[in-house]
Amino acid sequence: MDKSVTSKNGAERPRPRAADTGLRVYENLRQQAIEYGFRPGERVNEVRLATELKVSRTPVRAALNRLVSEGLLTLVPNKGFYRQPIDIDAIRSLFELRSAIEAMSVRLFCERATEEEIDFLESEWKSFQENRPAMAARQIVQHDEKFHEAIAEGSRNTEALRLLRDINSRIRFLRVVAMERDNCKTVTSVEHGQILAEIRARNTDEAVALMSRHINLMLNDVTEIAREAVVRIYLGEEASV
Amino acid sequence: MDKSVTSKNGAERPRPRAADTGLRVYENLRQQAIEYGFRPGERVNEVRLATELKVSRTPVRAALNRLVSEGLLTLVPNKGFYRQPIDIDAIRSLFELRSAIEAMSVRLFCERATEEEIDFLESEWKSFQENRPAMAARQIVQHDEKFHEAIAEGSRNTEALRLLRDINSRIRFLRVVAMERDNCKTVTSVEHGQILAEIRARNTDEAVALMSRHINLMLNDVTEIAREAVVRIYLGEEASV
DNA sequence: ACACTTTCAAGTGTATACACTTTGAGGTAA
DNA sequence: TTACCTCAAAGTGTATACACTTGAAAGTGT
Repeated sequence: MDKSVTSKNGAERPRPRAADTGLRVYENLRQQAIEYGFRPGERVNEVRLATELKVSRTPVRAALNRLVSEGLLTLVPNKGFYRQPIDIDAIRSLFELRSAIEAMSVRLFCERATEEEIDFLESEWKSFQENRPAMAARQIVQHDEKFHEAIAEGSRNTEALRLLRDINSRIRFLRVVAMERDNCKTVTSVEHGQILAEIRARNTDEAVALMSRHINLMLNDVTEIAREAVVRIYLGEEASV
Repeated sequence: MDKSVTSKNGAERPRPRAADTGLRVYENLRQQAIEYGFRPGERVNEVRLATELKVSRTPVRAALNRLVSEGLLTLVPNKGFYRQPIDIDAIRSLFELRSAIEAMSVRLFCERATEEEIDFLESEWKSFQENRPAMAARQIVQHDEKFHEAIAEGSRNTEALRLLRDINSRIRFLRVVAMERDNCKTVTSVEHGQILAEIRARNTDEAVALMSRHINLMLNDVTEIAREAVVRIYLGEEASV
């Protein structure tokens, strides 16, 4: 049975046998990529990551390969994996895309959602509304994403939900920065309330219009936000060193 | 099984050499996945693929990992990679999603495209129009995708283009089946012509409306098409054996 | 016949070995 | 100096070794 202890000289320790290594590594690296633990344009060092996570390069490379197809990294042959740089054009594209998807989602939500789902959305919004003053930008964004994802879920379009989550993780950092800048903190939940009211009344067109405007607001100063995000990324690194 | 190579002087060298195997394997497997070389729900056998492609399991697994994040495969721990089954709900979702994205694309195209890009679109359409009678369903779909991707490209939204390509590869098989069914062959290019006319006149709203209708047409009988696709997949396998 | 082990081949998941590529430092010559 | 060469360290890409898991067939007892 126990054939692992075939040490010839001295007591050799049997392997720890991690069970869910792959998933753990993937989620860890994904989080690091999203939060710009890898700086934009930077090459990610496989061996360093492997030693940090106490695994071999194999599961690390598996995760990195998946992150390539998720748009977070790129792979340059014989050079390695690179964190996707902050590209204003790509960011603008993502916001436009999100606008189109969420417009569709809220339209389908109006058509397909049950009253219970609307009730749930409203209760979530109320608790958001109450706790908002005490929340950090990071948490507000998190709640904001929840709200929008709940709509996507109620739209009965699984692919839209999947895509929305992917997009959100790619622009999350920027949105936190934007949220910290100015009065977005109050605006967000107010607008959610307005959208909710239109949904409640099943006024599809009005809900769609509000949603589009809600998202397009940020499109205007994407450039400035991106610039501030870059500062934040490198400043954060400086500060922690 | 050739793990060594005889050099000029007759001595055996341990390794042949490295090439661009990674990309080759990835594209090969991606194509197989798209065309249902792996049958829906089937587990893909890594060792079989590796021997077929005359490589080790390493680049095979790298490619399969990427295909997971592209939505073509799923990974079940300790079991392996499985081709995503044909799920009516997912397919309907993809068509809805495509409708939303392309509506956005054509709107932005109307606003942003140069006259030259419209000229190009028109010339492409004309050649499509002329050759259509002699074309197989497969080729028609290919041209159809080109037309839509050209619009996405002219919309200056790189992420929409990327996403559209991903979606297209996931529903291509179904669209070929649908194209073979009935008179879609003529309808497609006619509708493209109408859309083109509105684009030429920069009638944004009309172009968007036509595009939405153009895509939503197929939503009606997705279920029937999917059923026929399944038959085709398994019949094709029988025939080739 | 049936339920329950045992066994083992097939296959996945991770670690490791090793060749190839890139890169940068140091040395040499014009 | 500057351009060029050399070479060694660092790091990627692939192959392979091997432990673990799964699944199913063969065996065992009732």
